[in-house]
Amino acid sequence: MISNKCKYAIKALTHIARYDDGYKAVMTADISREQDIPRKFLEIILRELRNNRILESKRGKDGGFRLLRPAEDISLTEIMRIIDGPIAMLPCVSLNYYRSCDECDEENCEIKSVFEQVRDRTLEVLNGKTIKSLILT
Amino acid sequence: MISNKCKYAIKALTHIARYDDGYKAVMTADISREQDIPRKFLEIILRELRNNRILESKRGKDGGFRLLRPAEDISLTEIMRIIDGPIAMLPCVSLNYYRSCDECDEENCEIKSVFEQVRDRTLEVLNGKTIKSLILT
DNA sequence: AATAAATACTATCAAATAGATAGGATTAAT
DNA sequence: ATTAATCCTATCTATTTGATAGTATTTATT
Repeated sequence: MISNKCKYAIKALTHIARYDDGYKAVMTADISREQDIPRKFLEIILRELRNNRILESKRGKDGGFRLLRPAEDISLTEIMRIIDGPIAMLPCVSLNYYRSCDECDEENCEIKSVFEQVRDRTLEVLNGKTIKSLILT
Repeated sequence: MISNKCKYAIKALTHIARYDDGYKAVMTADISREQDIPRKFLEIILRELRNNRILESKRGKDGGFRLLRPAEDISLTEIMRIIDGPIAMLPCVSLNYYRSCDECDEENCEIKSVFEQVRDRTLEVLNGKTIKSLILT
């Protein structure tokens, strides 16, 4: 399962991508109201996306958030990794968050290859999806 | 990510499948030692698998656990659902643990179809895997 | 009948994570 | 100055994860 936080992040980004006219920034309060996401929680999420160079923010009156890159250059996997961490089902098959398993001999692990296959099939779907492709659906 | 508990469950089952000679039951202590799984935690897992009709147990001296069905009839998805619950990444696309999302209009959800695809690709891999197929790898 | 050795059961616990909320500091447009 | 936005720090509660302890019960063997 992805976390609520991650789902909120994706929905916030699609909202921003849709409403960003290249001029006015999109405000937290608007996203919160229209996507039904708790406001203070959303603030944290948007700041985290800004810290990871997905968004840029403008403070003060008429402030808000804008995509730092075109929506077609922001992949779902990137967002999911920022918010939730690894996508793989086992730490030892994660491409971006690899950790070895304490108790198993990785060379002879029986379950590793299964979860490598799951990872590859999952990424085949997710790698192709961007914020842009989501809002066209 | 699957939980450690689930990884332990799968490893315990492959261990039992390999050592079960149809006569003597396999003891918790042996599995614990050879698979390096904390013993008391393993007890809980094995009991849970027994309660879900994956294993049968024998108490007392010379007791232990045996597969209740042939290893080729126990799928990975069944074990994962028993121990960790849903396999899908969103509650609203789960086949066995469906729950609607509070905050979204499911008809018009932008992200649902992506995670349906992920679910389908994942199940394509996992549905084919059984305890039997794991120990032959 | 006693003993040894196994699972069954109940209770508990510590750490991490999820999912937020509160309140004030800072910034910027008017 | 005022208003309205993000930024930041701290805090909180509930749940889940990953276990451990101790006792009860069952069964094979002697």
